[in-house]
Amino acid sequence: MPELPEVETIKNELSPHIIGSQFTKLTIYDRTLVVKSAVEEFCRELTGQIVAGLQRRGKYLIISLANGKALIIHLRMTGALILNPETINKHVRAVFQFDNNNTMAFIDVRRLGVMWLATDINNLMDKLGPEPLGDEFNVNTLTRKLKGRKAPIKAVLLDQSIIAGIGNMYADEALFNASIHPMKTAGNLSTKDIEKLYNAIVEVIQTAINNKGASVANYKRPQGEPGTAHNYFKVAHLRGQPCPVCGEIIQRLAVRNRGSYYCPNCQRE
DNA sequence: CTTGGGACCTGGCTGC
DNA sequence: TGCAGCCAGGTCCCAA
Repeated sequence: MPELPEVETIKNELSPHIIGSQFTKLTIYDRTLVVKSAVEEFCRELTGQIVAGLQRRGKYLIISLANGKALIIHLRMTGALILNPETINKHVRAVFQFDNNNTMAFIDVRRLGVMWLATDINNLMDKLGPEPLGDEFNVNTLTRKLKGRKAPIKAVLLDQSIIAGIGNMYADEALFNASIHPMKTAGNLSTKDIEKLYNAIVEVIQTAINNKGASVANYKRPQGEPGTAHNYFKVAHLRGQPCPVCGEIIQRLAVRNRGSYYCPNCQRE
């Protein structure tokens, strides 16, 4: 599932193949993929535009165009951007063709991903919290964001307006590394807890980027390879396995209808 | 404003 | 073999 490290990897690996290229043709197989404008208008506006650069903000991929507009892509659960796919199967929702003979397919089994053309990306960016690896995110900002919150810390970590880019897998990993129970009330975390959580978030996200993302479910990099970050997971999706620290059996708990994996011994409520 | 529940979407897996 | 039901989870929408 593309969270921050996966989208960052996709951005990095897509960039050399499409920056400076012109969109020559768009084929939309699934019209619900395009939001905020009609498909025809979207295609008309994007065709002929040149890719100026790629950025990532939270889990959004931003393909900025030479005319100042931007193609915003969110891959949600199962979306992937694959360069020069061998076949066009039923899960391909759109194909972009470039003037350098590259094609890029938007493949998405569960069809939850979206994309749109934005004139002004500031509206979107302002809704998102700080980047976990950015200068604005530190122990003080995290402390301020958690203060007074009555929701479980797991739910708060998934709120993109608190911190941008953390999803279910990395929230579980960060809470495990910080020895914090997912149901613990966010506003009740001690100063020490918040310090541990801050360090855990930064470490978990950076490690996952270094490993090119985690290939659970459908995540693939643009050239089709998997990432390796899941090989280093300690609790995420590991129900029934022994905790790597204490050997206790890892359990699953639903927090806001999201599977939360944790060690009942290392992460006391 | 915060919180929490449901909806959306499809396919893999489990159990009867 | 069929089939019901759970599980995967990012975001939006709505109600309290």
